[in-house]
Amino acid sequence: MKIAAWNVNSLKVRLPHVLDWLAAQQPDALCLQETKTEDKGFPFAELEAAGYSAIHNGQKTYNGVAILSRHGLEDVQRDIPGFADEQKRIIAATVNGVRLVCAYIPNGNEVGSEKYEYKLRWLAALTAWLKDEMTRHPKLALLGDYNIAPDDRDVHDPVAWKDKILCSEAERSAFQRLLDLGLQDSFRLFEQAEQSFSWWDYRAAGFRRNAGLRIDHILLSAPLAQKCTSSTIDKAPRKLERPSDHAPVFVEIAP
DNA sequence: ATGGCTTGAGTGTCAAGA
Repeated sequence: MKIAAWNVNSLKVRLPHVLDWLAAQQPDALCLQETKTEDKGFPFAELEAAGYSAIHNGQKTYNGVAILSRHGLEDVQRDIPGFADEQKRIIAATVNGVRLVCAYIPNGNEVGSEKYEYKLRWLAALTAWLKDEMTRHPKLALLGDYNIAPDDRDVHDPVAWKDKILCSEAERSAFQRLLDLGLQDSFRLFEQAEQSFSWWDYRAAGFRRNAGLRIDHILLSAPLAQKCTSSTIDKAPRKLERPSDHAPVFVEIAP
């Protein structure tokens, strides 16, 4: 089973890239973040024609998450239960017996800001919910844009980014608390090239200079991690005209 | 120190991203 996550930074703009990537990579499921549209603007028909059913938790202009699947989607859940939130950042469903939780974790803007406090509250609510969710679904994957670089290895310039947003101690501790639930960072199950990143700033030629961060992750519960055979960041779509600033990431899980 | 670029909204220019 091949499962993937991609922050597309507007699905309307990026639909051609998504369709090309689905055709090339043939994932069983793809989790999208930042669709930036309401359901009425979501390209259900085009995805269906490509062989994918889809569920969406959308909103106008900002955020918006979706899961695409070639094998149907069961037990659909939108948002974090019991956490009051206007922003559409979570959608979950079961595909082939695997619970997929698609997350667009808040950016946080600046350490100490109101948005930063929201990010930390949001992460605490996510963690509490997942603890419960994992008892119901032992085979669980948390995929998406975490807006956290877990380690200095995941940062092109750790000195410049020290204690900055995406790299602060509190954010990294929140990431660790997700791992403490029994989730594993699939990317670090395997030997990886140094300076591997999943996001590069549009500005100042970030991609050309590989001035990036690894902030898009696929965390796997133990039964999935044991069967995981690869975890990959696909930089190819970042090289296209009008790319998303994020690359898709994917894992392969043996039967 | 700041902005660099992209998107959506909406038609002038700003918020938000990371």
